[in-house]
Amino acid sequence: MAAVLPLADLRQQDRPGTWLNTIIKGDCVAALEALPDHSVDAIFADPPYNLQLGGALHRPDQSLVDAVDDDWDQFASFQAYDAFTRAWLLACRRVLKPNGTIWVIGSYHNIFRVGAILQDLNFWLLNDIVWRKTNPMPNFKGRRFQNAHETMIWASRDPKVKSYTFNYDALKASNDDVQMRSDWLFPICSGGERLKGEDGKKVHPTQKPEALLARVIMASTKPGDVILDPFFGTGTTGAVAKRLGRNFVGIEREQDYIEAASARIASVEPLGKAELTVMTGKKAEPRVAFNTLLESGLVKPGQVLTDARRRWSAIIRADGTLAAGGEAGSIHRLGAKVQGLDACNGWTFWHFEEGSALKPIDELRSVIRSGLANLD
Amino acid sequence: MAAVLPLADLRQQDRPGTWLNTIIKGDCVAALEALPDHSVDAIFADPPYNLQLGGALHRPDQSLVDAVDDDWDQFASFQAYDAFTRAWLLACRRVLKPNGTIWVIGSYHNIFRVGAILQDLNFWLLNDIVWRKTNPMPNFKGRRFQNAHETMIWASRDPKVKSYTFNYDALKASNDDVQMRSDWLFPICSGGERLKGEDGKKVHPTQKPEALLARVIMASTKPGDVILDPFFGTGTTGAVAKRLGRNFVGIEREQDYIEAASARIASVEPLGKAELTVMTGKKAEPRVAFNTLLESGLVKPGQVLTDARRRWSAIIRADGTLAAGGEAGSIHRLGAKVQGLDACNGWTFWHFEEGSALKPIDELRSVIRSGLANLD
DNA sequence: CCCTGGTGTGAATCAACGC
DNA sequence: CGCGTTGATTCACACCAGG
Repeated sequence: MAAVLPLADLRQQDRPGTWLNTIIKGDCVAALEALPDHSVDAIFADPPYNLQLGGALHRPDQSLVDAVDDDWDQFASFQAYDAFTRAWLLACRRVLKPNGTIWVIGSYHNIFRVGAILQDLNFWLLNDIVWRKTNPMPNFKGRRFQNAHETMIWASRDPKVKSYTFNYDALKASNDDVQMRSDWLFPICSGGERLKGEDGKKVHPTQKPEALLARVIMASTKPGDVILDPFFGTGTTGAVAKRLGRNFVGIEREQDYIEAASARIASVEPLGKAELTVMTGKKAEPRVAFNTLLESGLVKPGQVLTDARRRWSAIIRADGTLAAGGEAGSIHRLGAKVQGLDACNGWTFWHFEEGSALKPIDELRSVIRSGLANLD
Repeated sequence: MAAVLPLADLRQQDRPGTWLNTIIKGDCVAALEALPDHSVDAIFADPPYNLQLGGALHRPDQSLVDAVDDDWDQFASFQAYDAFTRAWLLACRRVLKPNGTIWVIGSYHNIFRVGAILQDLNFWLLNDIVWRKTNPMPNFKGRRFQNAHETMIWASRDPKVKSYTFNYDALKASNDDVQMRSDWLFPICSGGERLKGEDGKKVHPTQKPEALLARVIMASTKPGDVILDPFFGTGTTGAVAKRLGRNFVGIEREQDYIEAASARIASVEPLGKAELTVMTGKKAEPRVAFNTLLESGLVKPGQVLTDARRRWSAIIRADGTLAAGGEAGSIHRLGAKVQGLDACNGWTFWHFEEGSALKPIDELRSVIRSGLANLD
């Protein structure tokens, strides 16, 4: 069984870190407030959706909001939902690392309020993602379109911090080499994946499919990261996180859900390290300066470089710059200058001659990176 | 030319009804306030999105992206945008008939604020509709998911009034006899439909496709109804309304847009009564990417794939890439790499073991497709 | 006539590092 | 923190020129 941590125990901070891979039992906001600053890499939140059914709704002070149905109270209930949303999002913000991101899923009943509040709290929206359901519930009365999707918002904690995790190259490679779009297609959670009680009834009304969580986690976290789910339910986030070699923290109030989640996560077998390696692109590779090519003898002062069609040529100088037609500069600056552009990637623009073929000097960098060149 | 009605003329209410099928020139809220109570059946609104763009964006080939940086899309703050949104929505509310509905289209930049304000003003959300673009602009820097959709909210004026128009049966009949879903697939507006000036440049930066408006209008209005568009632009709403035998009212401030819209609408030929029964859209075979197999459990991380003769093998990783001999990549890239080729169709090259037989992974795609046959 | 290859472009909140 | 430098990065169509 995955460990369950009563909130009272968490508050005794004599054993920091013991909350990793546990389910904290208690109120969402109170539990969040007991966690340290900047302690999680990502958050996935599946907050309560439905205002009309008068499900238990708590104010930030944890008092219960009365269920209501007349006009005035309808307004009041939006207000209450907003206050509740602001409270848990604010608490999430503190717990999130500066370069962390948050996912929130919802339907048209609540997602617009969530999105606006995220913006108000200075989260920076990165995408809205549409989960298209292959098998949504039909609209029985024929008075609306079939509600066939839910919406997720992906946001970074801080507009200025650009270093959030996004495994772009892996997503693209897994998607037939085209970049991943904002509309995703998955079946709803059913069949063997759907947790059922002894009575055969579903344990949780809105259990999310593991495939959805898998894509979320693979896209926006790295192995070893910590993922927090403040509305843990039956622990889909925890189960997928464990399987994918991530750490989780869950917060949940209901004992039934905690027990189901705990048993479920315990039975998950994590994947091995090799299977979990995330594919990265050029950006992740160590930088190799043009000077290094020169110093290792892969190119030589006086050597001539050209573009792929031999329209322009330039000579390599001993200081690691290029010169052409009275102009000089870095491989990038000179490449831009000869073409009359603002910018240019000199590594792919400039070519050297090998036999009768022209090859981009970028290929010489891989020689350096592979360690075959003679460097001190 | 469709008639243009200066706002000052509209205010002289000696000739009621003369605003039907005209473009009112003037400020959106002021013009709305000059229209009578309960005078339109439906509203389609494409308000400014408040994009908040940073600096210039270049494509990988260094060409500049023609961004939406028009004055009308600039707002000082979320607060200013909210005030603007509240003002025009409130004005719309008065003009709408009690059983009327409103459509608002937007992106993640603004749609959450619009949705929350609609709820605050006591509109009743009926659906959120996702317009999936077949040909969206890519994400050039690889820092987010490709933003491949926009969102429309469909709401009724009054929660208690259930008699709004929804042509459920016509939609279903036009959709291969299954009910219309909340996710719609259309190309962006381009080619001959896109209005161009004498300079060959697009007249309006955000012209919407007629197919989108056609489905909106066919779904939620009846022939002879009045449809208002408070941000008329180049008049897509008016053109489609006229073609479909509905009346329109447009509100627009910019003279250039008014002139283009006016000429455009004048050239529209209304359909006869018989043709006003709905048109059907095409269904494409869904593309199934490798990660779909993984996410659906048809293949698993750690599983080994080989070519048909077992000369090469590779291991499936959790991120949807293959790895072999220190190399990794998509099924296509790695297939090419192990064979020393430039390209390879990974779907037919890589095989999995079933019993003692090897089968191409392409066969697994048909399993997926058979469950998705009714999808766009 | 068709086919191919090159070019242009669309509501975009689109980088990271070192000094 | 600001600023300059390095150098990574795109998908589906429409249209046109040329064979």
